[in-house]
Formats: sequence, structure tokens, C-alpha cells
Amino acid sequence: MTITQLQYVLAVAEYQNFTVAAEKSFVTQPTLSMQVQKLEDELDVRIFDRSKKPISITDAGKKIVAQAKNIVNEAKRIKDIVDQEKGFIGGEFTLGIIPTVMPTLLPMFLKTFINKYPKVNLVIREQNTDSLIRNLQDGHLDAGIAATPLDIEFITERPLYYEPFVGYVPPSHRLRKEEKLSPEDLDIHDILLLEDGHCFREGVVNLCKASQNFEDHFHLQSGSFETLVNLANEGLGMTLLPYLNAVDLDERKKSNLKYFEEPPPAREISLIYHKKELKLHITNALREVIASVVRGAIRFQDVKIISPVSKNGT
Amino acid sequence: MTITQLQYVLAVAEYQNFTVAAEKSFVTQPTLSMQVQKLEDELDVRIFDRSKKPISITDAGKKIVAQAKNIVNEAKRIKDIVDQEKGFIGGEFTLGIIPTVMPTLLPMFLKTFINKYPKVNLVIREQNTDSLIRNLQDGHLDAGIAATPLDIEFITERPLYYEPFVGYVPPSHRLRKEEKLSPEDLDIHDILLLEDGHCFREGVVNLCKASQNFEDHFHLQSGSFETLVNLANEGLGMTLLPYLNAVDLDERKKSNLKYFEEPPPAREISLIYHKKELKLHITNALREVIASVVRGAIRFQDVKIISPVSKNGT
DNA sequence: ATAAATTTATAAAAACTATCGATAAAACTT
DNA sequence: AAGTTTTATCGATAGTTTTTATAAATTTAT
Repeated sequence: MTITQLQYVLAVAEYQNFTVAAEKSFVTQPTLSMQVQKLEDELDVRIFDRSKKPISITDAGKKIVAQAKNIVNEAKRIKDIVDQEKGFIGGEFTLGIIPTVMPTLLPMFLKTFINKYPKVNLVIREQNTDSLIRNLQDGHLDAGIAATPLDIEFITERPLYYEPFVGYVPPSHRLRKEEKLSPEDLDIHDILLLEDGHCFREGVVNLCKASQNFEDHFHLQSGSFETLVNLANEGLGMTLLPYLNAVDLDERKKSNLKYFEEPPPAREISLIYHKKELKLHITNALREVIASVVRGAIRFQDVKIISPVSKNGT
Repeated sequence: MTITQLQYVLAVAEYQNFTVAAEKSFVTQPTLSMQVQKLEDELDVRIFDRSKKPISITDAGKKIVAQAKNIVNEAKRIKDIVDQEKGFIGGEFTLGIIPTVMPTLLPMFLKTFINKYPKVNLVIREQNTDSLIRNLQDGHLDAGIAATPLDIEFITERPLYYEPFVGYVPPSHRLRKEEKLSPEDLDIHDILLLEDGHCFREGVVNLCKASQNFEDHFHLQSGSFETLVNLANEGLGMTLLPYLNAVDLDERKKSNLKYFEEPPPAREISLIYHKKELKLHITNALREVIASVVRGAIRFQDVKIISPVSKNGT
């Protein structure tokens, strides 16, 4: 049994087709077919059922594929271990970012990072917190950026910055006359929120919960802050924006912003990664780059951190 | 990088010597040396420092060896997966048994098992509960036999039998005149106990705790029941024995046994294994064999199970 | 300090294996 | 039923692992 054979098996399992799998593995079809056969002979079990097309995986095959994935992944990590030992900052690095952070944070640090560490092949994925955690666990992500604290056993959280919430209050809104917002003033029923799954929503819900007894139903949920702002302008209520999104608004819309009293409620944005610390060198490099660019953009000493995790265990 | 190369590296790491490692790997020394070199070249890092003898492992090497162990172990499991899928009962199976169970239980089932399943290469290791749990976690053991309940997240417990405690009370002892023992009569200060680490001791301590407020100091601790019995005969106190140890005593000593009132305090002995259920077929076969031989030796309906785990978190 | 013994590295030859291109066989499509 | 797609088989070839033989380096013993 060789690692190559396992990789071939994984390719066939993925593409459900020997010819395609061979192409993707950069070998000819007979090469791949023979190696898969050899492994099947050695284990004395069929992994794939080729009697019909498209081919299917046998029961034993499913378990073998699962284990093969495991082995091939662990084998790949040998290279990471060596890189880390050498202090080499390079190779592939996959970073997941939650949707409400992505558009504002990514442009701030991306250029700086790829210039400073040109040998890192940075792969960015936009994912909500739940899939982010799952992908960190099974090794599909090397690190993630999410609202914290999450308090998950196998994850290390390294705070990057604290981002206050800012109110977007259109002229027609009852809170328009207030100089500063206070969490007690908020009414969850006239705040426009992002759709479920975005952890920013959980944060806002928690913020309102802190001052009100709150039942779980909303006027409306949308997928982007831009939509929320436009809906607010239509008189459908107010909305809350993270600070970095708020400063990105055009001048006309900025006039509708209302800040909170000190200390403003804020979300904690952290770099999170598996406690196994597999690519710690790159992770640390990333953290320093982000921290340095954010330091110029956000400067708040005293904030009140709002948890992104819903209390009733979503 | 091949699995063979990783195995060679592991052999060198284990024997700290290329020549011996080659013999143990059933290849010649140049074969092994060259493959290790090839891997070092591919990773571009020294794994072993050969400049002095005996050779030593580099820092990077240590990490590579740890990961290689992982990979090679996971690779071995492919074969297990296939065996299990086929319902084949065979291959290596490593079983850990706690010291206070080993001498009485092992002779009862070993012959039956190896006759019934001649293709299983059973490896038995005597280990205390703590190392048993550790070895189950890192895959060095396939199953274990220990006093339960342990209530450990990743472990499945399948009770095998309930073994009552029996008092060994020498003629001079104050409890000698009693017909039956009762937990309330016991005084931890004149019970001879096994040394720390044997979970049987924890069970007895818990039994006494149930009726007394108990401070942690003992007259004496020994490593074997035989010593305890002999010490008891010297007038140093009484001791408690598991039922199967008690019935193994010679006739003269048996006269000093005193049973508990119904329901007698008892320990639960279980077959424990990782929730991953890697060799479930063999584990189940083992459980059935043990359960069938024990059924003839111990027959109690109503017992009071004493936990083997110390309450103050040892 | 030098010789002997032990251990690891190197070199060339032999055995073995993965890969390829060409082609046959099987299964599916129309 | 013919054509298309997909997988298996075959022989040739390049590449790799392994072995035997031997050299180089290191340690131990005299």
C-alpha cells in the first residue's frame, strides 16, 4: 500500500470516473486503474463497483476512502511540520472569513500580506461561523476570522480588534432626536437584521436581550448591510452596522449614523485556529499584518463586548 | 514520500541504530539508510544526527517521527477496516487488563478464546486504569478490562460481570465475631490496601467513605493481595478481596473469609474500548467468550456497585 | 595513539514496479 | 445495432527499491 495508491482512490471517489480521476492526478488512465486494482488485490476487497456507469463505491470502499482521506491529509502535514521547523513562511494557507467582516477587512490587509509574504499562496473563503469551525476541525481551513468569544475546546482565539456597533437611524425614526444611542433604547422589533446564520445577527440579538425580554420573531432579515441601509432609508426601521462598514458609507448616508454612548457595544473579531497549531508561523505572520493595519483604522479603548453565540444554543 | 520510508524512520527512531533498524525491518542496512536519506532529501531536513554515536534525533526529526507514527498507524487501520467489513475475526488484538483482574480472569477465558479464534493474535498487557485509558486513546490498545463506571467521553463500557468484595478477617480481628460484614462496620484505618494507582483501592476507599467521614492516610499499602492476606494473618488488620481472588485461596485461608450482607458491595468489571469501534468484531467475540466463562463462576443478582473513581478527582 | 570493531555511506548490479501508449473489452447512448 | 464512452489488458520503458560489496567514519580497546 502506498500513499500514491490512496490518492488515486480518493481521486476516483471524488470524480466517480477513472478517466477524469487520472487526468486530475496527471497520470494516464491505465496507470491509475492498475494502481487502484493493485490496492484492491492487496486488501482483497473491491473498493469500486465498475459493473455499471457511473461507477459506485462499495460499502467497504466508503470506509476505506474515509480513512484514506485521513492518511493523505496527515501525510501532507509532514511538509507543514518541516516548513514550520525551518521558520519558512510559504506554501498554501487557507483562511476562512465570516461574511460581515470579509468586505471591510480583506481589502485592508490583503495587499500588505501578499507583498510581505510572497511565497504564501493565500486562499480565502467566505464562510459563516459554523462551517468555519467545522472546516477548522477537519483541516480544510488553516485559520479563520470570526466574531468571538466562541469558547470551543479545540480552537485558539487571538483577538485582532474590537469593532463597535454603530446605529444607522434614518430621519423618520423615533430615535433620530437622541444625541447618542444607548442599548436600552433599542427595540429588536424595529431593527433590521441580517439573515440567520450570520453571527453578527446573534450579536445584535444578544445586545437587545441584555436590556429587554425578547421573543424570537423579526420584521425582516436580509443578506447584506447595503440592503439593510436602503430598507432603513425607506422608513422600515433602523439598523446596526459594524464600525468598519459604517465608515465606508457615502457622506449622505453617514449623516444618518448615530454612535452609542461610551462604552459602546462592540464585537470582538479574532483570528481563530486549531489548537494543533499546524501552520503557526504563517498564522502569526497573518495576525501581525492584520493587527498593524487595523490599529490605524480602529482606536477604541473602552468597549462592551457582545457575544456572537446565541444563549439558547444555536 | 512513501509509507515504507516513514516506517524505516520509525524503526531508526526506535532502535537509535540504522543496522538494527534494518534487521527489524527485514531489509539490509543500505536499503534502509538510502530510503531515510531520500526522505530527508525530499523534505530537505535532517531527521537524524549521525555525526555521533549513538545517533540522535533532530528537533525537526522528533516532530516528523511523531507525525509518521500517526500516519503509519492510520495506514494499518485500513486493513482492520477491511477485516471488519468482511466479518473476519483475526489479526493482532491488544488487550489491556488491570492488575487486580489479570491473575484471576485471564486464565478463565484465554484458552477458550484462542481456541475459538485461532487467527487472532492476542497481545495482553497488564496496566493500571490510567495508562489503559491513555493507550485506548492513542490506539496502542484495542480494548481494555477495568473496573467501571469510568464515564469517559470517548470510551464505551460493556459490563462483563459484577464481582462482590469479600472480607478477609483474621481470627484476632475485632470483626471476627460478626456473622456477616456490613459496610458500616468497616474502618478504613485497619483495612490493608493495595498501593496507590490500583483502582481496586479507590473502590474500597469509596466503600468506606460511604459510611464514614474519611481522611486520607493509611496504615499500609501493598502491591499484591497475597501480601495483604499474609499481613492480615500477622495481625496487622483485615483486608478486602474481590470474590474471584477470595475463592482462589487455600482452604485454611478460606476459613478467614467473611461475606457481606446482601446486597454485597461489588465492583463492576467491564470491557472498555474506543467509541471509534475499530475492531468491533474481535471486541464482541472477546466479550462473548469472557461473559460465558464468567457466568459459571460468579452468580449474583443483587449487588451494590462501588465506583472505582475517586471523588476528589485523582 | 593506534588497531580493531562497530556503524553508516557509497557504488554498481539485479530485481522489481510504476508509468505510458496502444488496443481490447465492456457498458452505455441514440 | 452502431457509435460513443469508459475501463481493462498488454508489452515496452523508465525509474526505483533492494542487494551485495566495499569504503568511510566513528567508537572502543589495547
